[in-house]
Amino acid sequence: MQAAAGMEPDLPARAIRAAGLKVTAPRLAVLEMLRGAPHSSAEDIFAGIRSALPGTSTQAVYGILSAFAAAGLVRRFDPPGSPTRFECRVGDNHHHIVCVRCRAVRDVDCVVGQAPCLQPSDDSGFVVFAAEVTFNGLCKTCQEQAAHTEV
Amino acid sequence: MQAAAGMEPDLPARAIRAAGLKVTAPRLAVLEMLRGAPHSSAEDIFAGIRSALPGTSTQAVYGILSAFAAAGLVRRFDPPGSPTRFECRVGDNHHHIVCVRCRAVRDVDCVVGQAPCLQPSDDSGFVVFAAEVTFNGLCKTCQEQAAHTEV
DNA sequence: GCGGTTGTTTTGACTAATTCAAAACAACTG
DNA sequence: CAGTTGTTTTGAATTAGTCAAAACAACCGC
Repeated sequence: MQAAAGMEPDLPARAIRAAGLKVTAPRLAVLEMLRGAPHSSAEDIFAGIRSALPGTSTQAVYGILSAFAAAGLVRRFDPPGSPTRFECRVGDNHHHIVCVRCRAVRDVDCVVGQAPCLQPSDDSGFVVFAAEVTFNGLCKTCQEQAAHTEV
Repeated sequence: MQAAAGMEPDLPARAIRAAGLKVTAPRLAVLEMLRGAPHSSAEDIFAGIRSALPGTSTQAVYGILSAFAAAGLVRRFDPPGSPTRFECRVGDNHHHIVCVRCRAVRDVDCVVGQAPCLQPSDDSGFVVFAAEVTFNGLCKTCQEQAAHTEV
């Protein structure tokens, strides 16, 4: 499993190894899939890789995603009302817009600078690591469909 | 079911009726419980009221909470990794700190003003209704316990 | 106050999402 | 190339929440 040319540093494999994890076919498939389809759920990913890797199970996917998340390779995101999603955009403090109708997710760069997102006014003794900002809204498609439905 | 004195306007019952819902014993119990114990899960609430109202079921609680949420009487909140919580503080745009260790939840008033919380820089066609800000951190108790555990 | 209508709750079953555990297996080290 | 250790498979179980139909009770109008 070498890169085809010297120009291809085989990023995914390197990233996995750099995280202290062993490089395996299912792990590569999951990471590859996630690069092409961010905000996928475990089930989505399983569906996406099962044709290339028959014999893979959802449990394997869950295990891989847990390992990736623990290693900081992927970020989890729990939209209200739908299963946990995963994405490889990590390290930047970006946020999400969720369509309340079709559950589509879109990335949003940090609202204003980053300070206000990370500094609660009264932390009541808590040590704060990170802030998750989730915007609830309606995507373009659902706006149109909703307009047709109700007046 | 009248208020004992003129001084007691029986707030919970009024709130429920004002929302266009019928006033029932389980609904009063749920609202009462939620006033005393915000950020309770459906299961928590069921456990809290079952002694006073034997014969109540989790399904009843789920139904009541859905009705309340739809009517704007309560607000839902989905902390990552734990079941949906409910609270009666509605209308004010407040946020939450979640302890990643024990899942405790604390209210936080809106970070700075409210404008930055509601205005994504690029909405890519989305209409945004609201922003949920969730701070992840460690509560005081868990900070101490974590300190004992790992140096 | 009483009865009917309509909304609520109960009862019971069911699904989706995720986790746990043990055995089979494969990647990396030396 | 063999051993060690981490990974994946297999299979089952659990948690959180939903759906539907029947029993029931609050509220409106008389």
